[in-house]
Amino acid sequence: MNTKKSTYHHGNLREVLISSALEILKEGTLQDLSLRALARKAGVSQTAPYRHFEDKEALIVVLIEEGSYILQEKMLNAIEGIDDPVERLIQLGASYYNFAEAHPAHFRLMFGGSLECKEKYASLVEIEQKGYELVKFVVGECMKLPGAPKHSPEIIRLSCWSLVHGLANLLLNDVHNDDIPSDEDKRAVVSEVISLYTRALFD
Amino acid sequence: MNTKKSTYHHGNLREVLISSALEILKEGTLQDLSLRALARKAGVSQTAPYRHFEDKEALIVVLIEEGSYILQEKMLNAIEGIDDPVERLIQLGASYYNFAEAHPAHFRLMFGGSLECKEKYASLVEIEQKGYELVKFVVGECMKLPGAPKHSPEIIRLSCWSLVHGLANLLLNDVHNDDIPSDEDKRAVVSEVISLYTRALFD
DNA sequence: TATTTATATTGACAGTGTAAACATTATTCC
DNA sequence: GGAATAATGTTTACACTGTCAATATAAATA
Repeated sequence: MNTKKSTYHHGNLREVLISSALEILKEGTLQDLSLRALARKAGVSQTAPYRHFEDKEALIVVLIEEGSYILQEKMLNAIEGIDDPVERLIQLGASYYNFAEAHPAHFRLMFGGSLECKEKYASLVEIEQKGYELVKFVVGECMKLPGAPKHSPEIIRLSCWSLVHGLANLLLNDVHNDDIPSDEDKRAVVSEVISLYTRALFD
Repeated sequence: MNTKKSTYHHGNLREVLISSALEILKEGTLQDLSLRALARKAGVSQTAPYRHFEDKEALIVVLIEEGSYILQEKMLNAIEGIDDPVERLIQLGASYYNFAEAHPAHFRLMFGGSLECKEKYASLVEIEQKGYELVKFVVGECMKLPGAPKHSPEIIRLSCWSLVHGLANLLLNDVHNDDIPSDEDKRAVVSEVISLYTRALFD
């Protein structure tokens, strides 16, 4: 008769909160994200989220970790089976942008200075460093090539990362500009820019 | 006897609000900025700010405009008197980073997706486009050189901008990474990366 | 000086993060 | 199985936020 007791426990609240937070962040900023609103949407009391996240920031940290995992997987998939080091670097860069395009909310959280102090979250730092190992390897292989530039690997890695990171940021955030291509053309432009720079470096 | 009336009007509230907002944004995020706190700090009632800014976002827009002006001035100063097109482009890029380093709060507001819809503010769009004219000119002169790459000017401009923009973002936000140089070394690294890429493009 | 305009105040409302105390259901251990 | 414990949820409360409406004061202008 009384079926209410069956819903006293939501059963899936944590995941629902995470995914509907992401939903909101797709279109809005951190300012538009409210734990209370999430709770309402999930049909649960306003303090229920605190059983799953210590505070609002903890939810954001989870999303950032999630994004880091997705990015790493995308990068791994992108370079799989490619033997030419330079082509591999190009595809690595392209996958970085593709991630930003496919997961803009994650990307903004990860790199938009959402956290005052990232260092407080050791797991985060660890994940990100692990991802960067991939970059180190891929660039490292390129540096063994005869035509490699005579700069330190650190400099070259930072250069490559800056380029794709800058591209992703400019094409993602609504920078108003004639040179920003339309959505359909973005991937092609990214691809052109990346191979242009990469080949200029290593040939 | 009663000196209160002499302070009924603050006299300088608008400017004080702007500068103390900036103060807060230097260390914190938009979440840490509260109009009421600014009012308190200025010794004024909580709704006084609304005589100077329609809402919180309007204050942010003013800061973004301010930042755009500063950036443009820095870029102009940087290229003044330089005749070699490539060297001019290099200095333009360096000044972009220098701006980000010297005015991190402005930079984050300008490019951190602080506004849901930039297009709502025509003045903003106008200022930014005007700044980009400078980039168009400087890159354009480089494109006339014999060794210029055979890509469209749009692509080259976007490439150059992406590089310095990415550098600024990575070095500004607390990206945790071995390749991120210490504060003292940042300018040197930026300079090296920019000239590396630029010369690779135009020589 | 009288009137208009710019600037500030008080008070109110709805929304927020989050802490404390309490309630219900699930899980585990004897 | 039943009792103790842990996990999850609710209610209530507090201090804070953005912002509106009505009002007061001072400055500028006619």
